[in-house]
Amino acid sequence: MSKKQGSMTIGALAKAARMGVETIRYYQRRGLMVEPEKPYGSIRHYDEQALARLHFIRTAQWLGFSLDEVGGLLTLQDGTHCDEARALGEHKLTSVRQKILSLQRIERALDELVQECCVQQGNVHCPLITSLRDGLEKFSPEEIP
Amino acid sequence: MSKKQGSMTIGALAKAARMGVETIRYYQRRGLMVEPEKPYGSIRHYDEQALARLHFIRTAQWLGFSLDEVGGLLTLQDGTHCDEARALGEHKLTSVRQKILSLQRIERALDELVQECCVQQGNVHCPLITSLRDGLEKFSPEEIP
DNA sequence: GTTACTACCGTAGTCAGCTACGGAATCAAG
DNA sequence: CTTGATTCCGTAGCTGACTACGGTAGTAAC
Repeated sequence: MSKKQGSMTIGALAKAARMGVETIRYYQRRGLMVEPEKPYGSIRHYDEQALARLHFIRTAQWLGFSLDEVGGLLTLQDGTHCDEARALGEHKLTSVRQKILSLQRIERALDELVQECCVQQGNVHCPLITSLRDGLEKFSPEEIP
Repeated sequence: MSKKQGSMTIGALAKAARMGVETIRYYQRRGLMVEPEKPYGSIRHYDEQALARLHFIRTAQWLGFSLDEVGGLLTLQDGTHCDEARALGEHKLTSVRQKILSLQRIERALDELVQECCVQQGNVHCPLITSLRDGLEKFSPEEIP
């Protein structure tokens, strides 16, 4: 977008990725980001790959992946064995699909509750609250991951 | 659904709600559950209302509400704040739907990559790795609140 | 009435994911 | 060359949602 061809300080990188410097350093400690080599008596520099990696981490995280899982996804990027990468990809695909199904169930439940709320507005008994109180057994609240 | 007419120990309550005693005590400290009075030199007893409240908390949690948000919902429990409750529900619904959309995007991407991998297995360059590295921009890290 | 289990209660630990602190080194502006 | 911001690095603290510990008091079974 702007000028940053392969040379940002960690502060500039943090600004570009809209996150704190400390967060990046934390990811380095976690092994999610590689610390680039530090020139003799100088400062580390970061490139667009580092920025892309931060984007990836943030997105995967928002989608509900833990940092450990993100690390797994990132090995797809760095790994050299196609079979391993594919296996990891398939495993992730399965868990993504499970998450989608679970979220869709939640979506339907919430949607119904909100709809009822809209219909019965002005009523003394709020159907959303009532359903929550009665346990909402129709929509298996057993799974709280 | 057995015998519990207005008199359970905290252990029985925990068993009925399928959660740990410590969790209930934690909710009491958080102000989500009221500690019933303790008879002189005796033990606290819990009724069905307490069980219903635990169901409420668990269900709301399943729907993605934090314990603080659950506390907010509980203050609306008298059923006279339908509008507020609906607003909270709609807000959650929006964020759940955003998550579903993003997960579906990542599902398609992962699926494509894994497919390519299966086709070209045995190759030196893993297409999954390559595509994932180059395809990071597909994900939109801007929408992370 | 002795033994074994709960309840009570405060405090402390856990885990994830940051966020802040503090002091030395380095860079950038004037 | 001085001033002031950044970087570097280790370590410590914080939030959310539990989970465990340890000692005492009450309860239940035999």
